[in-house]
Amino acid sequence: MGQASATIRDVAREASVSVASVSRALNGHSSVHPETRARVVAAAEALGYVPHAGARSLSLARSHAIGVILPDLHGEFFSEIVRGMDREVNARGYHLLLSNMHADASLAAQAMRSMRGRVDGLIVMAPQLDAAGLDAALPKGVPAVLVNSHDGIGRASFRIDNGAGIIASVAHLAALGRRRIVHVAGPAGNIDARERSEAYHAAMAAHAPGIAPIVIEGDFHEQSGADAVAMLRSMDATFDAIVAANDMMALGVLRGLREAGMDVPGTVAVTGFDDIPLARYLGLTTVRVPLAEIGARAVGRLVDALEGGDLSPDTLTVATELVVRGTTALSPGTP
Amino acid sequence: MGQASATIRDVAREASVSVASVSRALNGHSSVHPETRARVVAAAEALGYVPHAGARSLSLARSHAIGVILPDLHGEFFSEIVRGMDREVNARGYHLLLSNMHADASLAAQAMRSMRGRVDGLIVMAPQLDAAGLDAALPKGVPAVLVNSHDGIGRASFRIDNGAGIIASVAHLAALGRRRIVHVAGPAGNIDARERSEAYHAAMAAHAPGIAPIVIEGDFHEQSGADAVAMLRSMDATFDAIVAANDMMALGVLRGLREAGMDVPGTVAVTGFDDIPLARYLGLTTVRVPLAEIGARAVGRLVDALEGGDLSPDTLTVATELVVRGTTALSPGTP
DNA sequence: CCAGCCTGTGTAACCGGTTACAGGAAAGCG
DNA sequence: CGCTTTCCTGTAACCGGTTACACAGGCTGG
Repeated sequence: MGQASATIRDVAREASVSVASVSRALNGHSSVHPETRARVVAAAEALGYVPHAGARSLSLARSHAIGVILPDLHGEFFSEIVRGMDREVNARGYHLLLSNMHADASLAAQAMRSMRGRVDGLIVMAPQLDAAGLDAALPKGVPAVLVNSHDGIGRASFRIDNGAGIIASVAHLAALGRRRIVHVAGPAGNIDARERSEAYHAAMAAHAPGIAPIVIEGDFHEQSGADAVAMLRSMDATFDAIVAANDMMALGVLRGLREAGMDVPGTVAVTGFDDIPLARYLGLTTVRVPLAEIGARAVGRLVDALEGGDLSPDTLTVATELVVRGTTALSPGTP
Repeated sequence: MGQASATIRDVAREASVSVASVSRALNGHSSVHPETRARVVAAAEALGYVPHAGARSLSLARSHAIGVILPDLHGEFFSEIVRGMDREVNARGYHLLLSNMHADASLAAQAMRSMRGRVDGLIVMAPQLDAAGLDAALPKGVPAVLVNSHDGIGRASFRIDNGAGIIASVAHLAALGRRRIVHVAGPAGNIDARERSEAYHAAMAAHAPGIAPIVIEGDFHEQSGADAVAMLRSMDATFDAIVAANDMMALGVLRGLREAGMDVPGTVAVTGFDDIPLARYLGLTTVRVPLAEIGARAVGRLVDALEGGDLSPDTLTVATELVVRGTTALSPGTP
């Protein structure tokens, strides 16, 4: 029925004790007479009493919830990270409050503010915000762990080793004899995109000296990968490899190449970044990022800080690993 | 620094008014003198005041959060549903509190109880719980919408039209001339799995009379699809089509067939269920379920109930659609 | 026999908001 | 000018828990 749930006072009345005793009994305090505890437990059981988490957290100043701010739930990149968080949060007895924040910086600030008093800490993924915007948006009192965001603002954070991943990709392609390597970059302003792009230039200088780097800007979504191929063809560019800044765009690139009748990896080799689950199925050579693990570690670090120690403002860099699959196979046609 | 956030009383002091006026001014009540409102807003701004959502929801008895209970965040099935929810929840000004509940029924009840006082309503996906277990686990006072769960316990719910989907798949295969159709089922106890399995039997009776149906039980994960193929081979079964109860298992089936050197769709045609994003990339014929839309509609219905009307205990059935792709192509080799 | 301690319990303040109700000041009206 | 009405504001109770502090009663020890 629509009857209101029992409160602690109802239980107290039913058990003929004070609310203090009910609270102590149910929270396992030691200074409660066994007989009293039994009466309280029986009364709570009889009334189907469940403590009101909101009231509890107001009084304790702990909600046992952590907020997750992320730009997009689309695609496997963030899903995987959230999955890792969920796993860890479950193990630690916390809850996850999701909030996805669309690109705009003031909306981002808005999203974070709306979490005050709802969560004990924040995990923020905001690759599209610059350092100043991020700093302004973060509420002052709340512990936060940044993931994939501009750091250097004195906050705990995790960063992917973007440079090493791209450099490994380019080196791998160079080892296969490819030199005319194109980069399909992520959106300007995105920190990961920028680092990957810079690494591409550095790697080209090292492995393909004398060859002009070509960068086409995409937006991390699949379609922009296909668009990039179309653009390359309309430019009459010659290329024998494409390094995409993430897997989704690499998939678009593959589609674009297939539609253009260009053989992969025979004519053009392709690499991605992230190693989302899809990549394995499609045989895409890519840079593995332990996404779920990053999520779990971010939660772990935050919860540790909430429970005991303090949050050191270090940036932890997460190693990546090149995973070679069919799209850069040595002999063409080997999928 | 670590200084505590400003409370409404701090703002009141700063603006030299009472807390009541601060509350009224900030919440857009009309009966506040413009001059007072300005002073309050200025003070709030100066102190960086952000209302404490927990306190607010305690007093209003509304948290503007809705809890989502789901069995697993792994795979694209639930990710897609959550994505749809997130979209809708954002539009409606609510938050999403995730909680994934592992198979056990008492843990499920535990998970739901822990949400009392934290959320205004619940969306529950519990295909593995039977009606009694579900009814016992659901807290009494909280409005809830069931998705993909046993219904018939007088709760608002959404169900996928499993029967129609499987029947369409079998009919499609029969139209291609396949008769020896095997079903790789989901885990026993799962309501979707059972309905799909029953529909398979009915469809076989209709489209392949005289042919003994073969069912291999899987667990909805990829590996069990591959295992099913191995089992079929060890049984020396003859078959020319496999209807998997979901896409992940269909992917496993494809892998198993490839490893066994059996041509798809030449020798064996394969269908899945759900149309997760992966299916499109791999050319898997499958039954499309509008996952994101289901999530969004579940949220919509719940929020409508929370804000105004009541929650009618109807079960809404969501239509599916057969999507034909390469794994059941007419001529073999056409991917 | 009484001071002092220990155990178990109750009273009431508090967490940070919202809001019913009361009341003061200014304005309208006869 | 006195009275009602209107507008604005403040006081305090409340949401449902937790817990500092007070205290009653039974023991122990001198």
